[in-house]
Amino acid sequence: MSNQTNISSEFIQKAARILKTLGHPNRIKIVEFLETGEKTVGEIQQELDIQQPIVSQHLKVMNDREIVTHRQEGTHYFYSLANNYIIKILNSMNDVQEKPGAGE
Amino acid sequence: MSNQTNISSEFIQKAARILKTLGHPNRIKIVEFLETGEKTVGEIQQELDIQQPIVSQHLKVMNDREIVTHRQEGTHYFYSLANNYIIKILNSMNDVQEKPGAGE
DNA sequence: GTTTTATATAGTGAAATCGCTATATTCACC
DNA sequence: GGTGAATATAGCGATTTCACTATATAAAAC
Repeated sequence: MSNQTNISSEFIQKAARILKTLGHPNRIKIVEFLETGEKTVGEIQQELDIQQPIVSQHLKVMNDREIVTHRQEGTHYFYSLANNYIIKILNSMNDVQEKPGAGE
Repeated sequence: MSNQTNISSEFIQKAARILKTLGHPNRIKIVEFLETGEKTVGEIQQELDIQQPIVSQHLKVMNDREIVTHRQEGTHYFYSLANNYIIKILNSMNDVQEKPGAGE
């Protein structure tokens, strides 16, 4: 084999895609909000105070990337987190706010 | 009060920026490689088997985003991880490879 | 069956990203 | 001071991302 580290190229591709997708303020907010349970598009829209098509856009992207999933009930669409690890990733971000050099 | 979740907007901005920056296969590889200690640009280039300017580009971006840092010694530039939490983030990605539905 | 509500989808333009090629900078060595 | 090695920087075109406006769809209510 060649000289690559090879922590599984496939895994890295997938991880990169997820990280990139989560790398947007509104998408982080949506995921944080969904952590408290499934929500409709309207609820998300109210919570984030942004336009409806933008919410739907983000949800569609995250749906395609298997970050969220949804079920339909009449005219309402209930979105929820598709995987447990999504929250783990965001939780791992908590250290980001710590001041560098602050006692640990 | 307003209707924002406000898990600190500033934090979310910063988190989004870091996630987005890490959301690239080669940058993940670089970070994984740097986990084993500081490395020169040439070493990274060899490890990833990509062109030198591309490596420098990624390093510059990650340097600006405070993901890596570097020191110079003669004509060599040694890069290393700027923060401990970067590794924590990547470690949290491990669950991504688990098959969905696999026992939890 | 017409209107309203909830949501998706299409289209668009501006901005950001990415890999590439070419070149500049800086140090080491002769 | 000229040459080579290590790395940074500049410029470019293709692709992607993003927010926006406008419109479509489909269920609900009347």
